[in-house]
Amino acid sequence: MSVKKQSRELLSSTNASITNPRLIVIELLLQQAKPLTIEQILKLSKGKIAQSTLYRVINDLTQFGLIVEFTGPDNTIVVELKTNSTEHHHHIFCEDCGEIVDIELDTQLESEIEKEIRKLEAKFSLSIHDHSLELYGTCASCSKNR
Amino acid sequence: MSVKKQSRELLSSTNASITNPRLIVIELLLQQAKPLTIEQILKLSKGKIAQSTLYRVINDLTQFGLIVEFTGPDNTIVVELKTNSTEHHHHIFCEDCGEIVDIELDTQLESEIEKEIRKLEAKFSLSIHDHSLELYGTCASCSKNR
DNA sequence: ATGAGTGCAAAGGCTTTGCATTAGG
DNA sequence: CCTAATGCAAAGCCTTTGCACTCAT
Repeated sequence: MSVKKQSRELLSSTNASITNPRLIVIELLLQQAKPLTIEQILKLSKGKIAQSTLYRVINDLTQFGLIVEFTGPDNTIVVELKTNSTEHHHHIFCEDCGEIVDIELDTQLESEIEKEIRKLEAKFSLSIHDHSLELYGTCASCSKNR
Repeated sequence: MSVKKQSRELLSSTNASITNPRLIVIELLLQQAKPLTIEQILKLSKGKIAQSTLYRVINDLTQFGLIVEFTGPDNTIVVELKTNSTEHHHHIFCEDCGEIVDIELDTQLESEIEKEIRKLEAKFSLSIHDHSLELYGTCASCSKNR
């Protein structure tokens, strides 16, 4: 299915109005298939979205449950499509080019982490709702270009 | 040993000049024994450090290798003392009160994570220099006060 | 038609910078 | 002493907000 159509469907699945800025953001996330920063989205959308609108769209899409927001290193807002497949978002941040890559952890490790979290909850009587493993390093292409 | 003395020793161990703002920041981190945000440090230092100085001090101490900086949720700069004991900093962020707590992971889990990282490096031919597991939830005291 | 969504420009908050002053070694 | 570090105020970013206009339904 085309990215345009897919984007429209995702947006339709919520009760939100279907507007261009919203479609564009989802399209970009689908096309790029990786988390994007505000800056990247603005660049990629080449003037088709006003900055202020972008911030509002990101807010809206987050509320609609279509994307998730998080903070990258150097305090940048990063957004990515919320896929039902992976509930936890783990990322690799390239320290050279700033690219962010999604990773899926080995299921066994994931459950080890879950187990440890349950232990921590019991030990300190707190409750953990979410977790994220973040890796910092050099991505494949930057490693090559050295 | 007193916090004041300990702070002075830490700073002396680098070749940096020993100034009041620097000492105060280290003292606070020692006293509080947990990561602190800029805001918290400013509050705790009650006007004894100018904001601009604090940013510079944090930068300096990071360069001297005495503290590490990272970004909390809601884009806040957080700093914590760099202890030789734990090379990886894992944290729990309380979604209610904003408190940040340091946690140490089970060594076995830590080595599982390491193993997985080595696998990822091989699989995608990239290199990971650091990692951090971040937990989001409700801290003990906030859980209680509900 | 009418309220939600948008764009522009201005305001806001946090962080950095310039410069004169202070203080550390 | 003499340079590094500090404090203050101004400048710079990124993000949010106000308001008039446009567009989706």
